[in-house]
Amino acid sequence: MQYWLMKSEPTSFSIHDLQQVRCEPWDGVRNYQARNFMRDAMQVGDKAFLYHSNTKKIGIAGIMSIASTGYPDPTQFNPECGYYYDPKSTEDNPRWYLVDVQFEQAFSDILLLSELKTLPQLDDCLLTQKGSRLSVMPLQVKHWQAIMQLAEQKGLL
DNA sequence: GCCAACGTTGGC
DNA sequence: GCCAACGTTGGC
Repeated sequence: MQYWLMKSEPTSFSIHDLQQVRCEPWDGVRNYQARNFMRDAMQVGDKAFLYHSNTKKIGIAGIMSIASTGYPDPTQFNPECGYYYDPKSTEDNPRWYLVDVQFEQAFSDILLLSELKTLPQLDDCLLTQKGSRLSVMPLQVKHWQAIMQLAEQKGLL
């Protein structure tokens, strides 16, 4: 089992949106590194934090599980999907992949990035490294555990 | 809204 | 294959 962190801007998709729909195709990722993780590495049952970016309360909002292995993102084939449409991608040779994610738990409040940065265990985590913009990233077990421990300490679980 | 850091594109 | 220009991400 692997651990992940996946970013979303809550104005487009938040933990509360996921709580309502329960399961959601994680479409729209247009970054090769992030795609590779979803296409090649994610397994059903993996756990992932949902991270709210570009918002007032930046940080981890809750927990999801991976509900499918990677499959082609259908929005890339649909000209009506605007920015997500990729005319260079074909159904025979899709460029972009996604996974389905399943709601597990919403934290009672956001575990703030500023608090995460105080954890020495996260010094070598992609999330807290300067300039890292990856929206889908793997976490080491020690990263996951340190974050969960802090969430518990703060009574967010 | 600003801007640093990063990724992608395309001319050469 | 290099690299300048451009577009995007995302914290502040």
